[in-house]
Amino acid sequence: MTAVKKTSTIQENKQIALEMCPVTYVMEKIGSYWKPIILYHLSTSDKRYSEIKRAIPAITEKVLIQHLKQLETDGLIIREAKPVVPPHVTYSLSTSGKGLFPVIDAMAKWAIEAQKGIFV
Amino acid sequence: MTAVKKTSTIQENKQIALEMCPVTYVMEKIGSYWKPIILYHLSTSDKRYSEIKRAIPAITEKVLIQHLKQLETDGLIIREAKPVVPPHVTYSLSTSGKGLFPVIDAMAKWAIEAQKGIFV
DNA sequence: ACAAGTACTTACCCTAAAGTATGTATTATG
DNA sequence: CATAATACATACTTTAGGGTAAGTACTTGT
Repeated sequence: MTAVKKTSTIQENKQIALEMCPVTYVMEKIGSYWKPIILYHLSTSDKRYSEIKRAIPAITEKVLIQHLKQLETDGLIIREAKPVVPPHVTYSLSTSGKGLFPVIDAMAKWAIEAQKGIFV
Repeated sequence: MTAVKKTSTIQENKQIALEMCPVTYVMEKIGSYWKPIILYHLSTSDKRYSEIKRAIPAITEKVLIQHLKQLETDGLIIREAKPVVPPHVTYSLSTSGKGLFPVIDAMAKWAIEAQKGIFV
């Protein structure tokens, strides 16, 4: 284990937070604006790179691929590339990623209810 | 369907995304690293400002209060201040905030399972 | 008189994330 | 020979969020 630098108080505290609060762990994995949105689109069906792009017009290609790589690294999604030209790459949820179904579902339900004004 | 303008900006595209993807709506409300963590701590019990602070040592006061204000503005939490000295301020989930229980719960469950290595 | 306690506020700085724009590989097709 | 199609890569700039540190208000306790 690498020694923690004196100056990294916040990192130390984050470690403590991780042990104390499960949600912190989730945030380390999908705690960004785009990741849950990407996961949502993959939760409805496996998709090619270009399909995700079309599904989320507001995201730039740089950011999209960046997040896809991170999600893959974190074991939440699986990338499958067919060695053809033009390239054919499909992304899908891994077992772990599928474990997030309840989270995504709950989000979607809340959003629909909130937009209907149910909580007013 | 509205035609997409060539010049369409990211804000416009975000608007479209909002209509197409419920999760986008959720992200507009709680799409940051800290907000779900704050909501988690409020979901276990109403808390004073200082209690939240202690529960999340990694967050700075500036950022904490910033997010609390935003969450209040967005109608997810309720701030109640007793006019005493020293101040006594309590934060709690609103009806809308409580509607996020399933999301928070699902996150916590996933985190626990993921940390146990269930998804490997 | 001074510190302690609570819940902030404010000014300044810094970095990580995001945006812009352009380039790359490969091959079938006109 | 040029173009189209797909899935990226990369260099550069900008911005928003977050971090640091210090200050404020008001009263009780020593």
